Amino acid sequence: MNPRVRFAPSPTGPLHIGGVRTALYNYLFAKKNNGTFLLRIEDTDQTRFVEGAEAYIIEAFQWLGIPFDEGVGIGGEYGPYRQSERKAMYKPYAEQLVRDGWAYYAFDTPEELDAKRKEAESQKKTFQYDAHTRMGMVNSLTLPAEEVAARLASGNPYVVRFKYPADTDIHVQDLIRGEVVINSNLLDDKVLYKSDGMPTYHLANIVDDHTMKITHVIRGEEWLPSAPLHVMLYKAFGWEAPQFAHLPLLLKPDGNGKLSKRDGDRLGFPVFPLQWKDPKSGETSSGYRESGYLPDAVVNMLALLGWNPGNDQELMSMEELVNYFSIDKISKAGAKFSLDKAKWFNHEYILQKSADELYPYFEPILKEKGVTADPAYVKTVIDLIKDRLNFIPDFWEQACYFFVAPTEYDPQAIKKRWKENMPTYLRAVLDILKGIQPFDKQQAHDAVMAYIQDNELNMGQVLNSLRLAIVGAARGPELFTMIELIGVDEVVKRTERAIEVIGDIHG
RNA sequence: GGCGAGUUCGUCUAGUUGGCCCAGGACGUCAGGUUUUCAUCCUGAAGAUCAGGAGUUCGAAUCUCCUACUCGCUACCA
Repeated sequence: MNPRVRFAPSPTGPLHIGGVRTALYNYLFAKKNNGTFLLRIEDTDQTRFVEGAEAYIIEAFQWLGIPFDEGVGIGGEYGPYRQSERKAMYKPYAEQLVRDGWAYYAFDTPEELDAKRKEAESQKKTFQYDAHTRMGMVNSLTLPAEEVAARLASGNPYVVRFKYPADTDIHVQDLIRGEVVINSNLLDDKVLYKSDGMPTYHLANIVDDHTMKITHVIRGEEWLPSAPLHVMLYKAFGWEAPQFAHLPLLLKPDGNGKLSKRDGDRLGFPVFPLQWKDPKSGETSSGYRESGYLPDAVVNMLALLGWNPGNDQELMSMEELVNYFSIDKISKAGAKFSLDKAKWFNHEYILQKSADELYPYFEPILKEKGVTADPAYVKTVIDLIKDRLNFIPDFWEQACYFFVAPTEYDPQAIKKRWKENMPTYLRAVLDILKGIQPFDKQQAHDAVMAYIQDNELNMGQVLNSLRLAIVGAARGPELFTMIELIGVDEVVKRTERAIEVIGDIHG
């Protein structure tokens, strides 16, 4: 049977990068095994719903190039894929569990439970709604049947809680961690069905995974503690459980905690794929896309945070990732996000791309700077400077002088290169350049070198001063290639201006 | 507090059936080289007594036990 996997986020805000990795692993697993990858939106908590979050999630995966086969926004034969739209189907399942003795109605109010917890806390104990305490609570186990029926009929708010069998070892088989065993006595009777008529994650998750024929549940490690509940639920329903794989967490670069939104802001890298503006607070969080990361670089980097292909290869296309992917190469320990490594990945991907592929990324930058330039010219520039870019926005800093004349000159470079009589020498060089009609790079190079040699000048100083005049700093590609691209007329203008600004230095 | 999971260079990791590992690769760092400059690129170096301890064994990063630390969960949130 071909596997069916899902990514099931809650639309409570922007998609965290850890969630992106979870989705990616699901996707890779599905593609590798000719399976199906679907998107389910788990919006059972109405109080945490955030406007725009679902659209954000879909857009993020579009940008990343991780397509779903089924689900919200696509459709499919197991829909609807939004839990809020499946609301009606959960209640019968909850009632079935009650009928079968796997669950019970509980009428305790949140306030009462809160009081219990506080009371226990004051005695340095913890209150848990479980096999030891449930007979002392207000529920269908302790109330007479008629009263339960009456309460239900009168609309008395209730929840449905799972009733763990006493003292039973529950075995969870995990594809990454092996067998995890826990005794039911330690577990609390989780709420499956809330008083607002919505299922909790646990119920909805199991019902949906089953009805959507999910074969493998690949999710974050934070779900491991509730996995025993889930296997018990499958057992209670008499359903075959899917295979579980609990992924290691993505950690913050410093310290050990889970990577959070604040860490990104604090350490200067995005935690979200796309920029996100919180509709309530108006607060904006940066995204990989807006920070100038390439989507395939992000995917590649994320894939390697907690998994490896079993060889030394690190740069992999999506196709290669799919090809190499295997759950048993996923590591157990959490991985710290590294900005340096992310930077390197992005750099490598920029290098890999052709000027044609890169052009659409840079075109908006030029537009923003008010530059109009021939695309062919821009692409030539891209080829010339792309090996010095880490992120898309670096483009302007590294290539601006191909489009606009410098207005300032790096003082350090002036000090080092711009020596006595430089205006005279530069004007002589300009004359040589002007004399070559039509301009020829090699010819210009040879002629200028000859001039320098004949007059016993310092090559580094003359050439770098010319570079300084053209670029405004001591950097950039090969000098004569730049002159050819920018044009002799412009070079003359820039050099005259540099001479005017910097002047002659004596002594 | 309870329960669970994890622990190899600063970071990501290789190491899955104990010997070829006094632990390999990558990022980062440092030093050279290439370059008229910067970047790229190339070469090299430093960097983990495999969390600690005890045991099993001729032999352990790899098996067992104990300890420590870190993280996760402990809601009518997912």
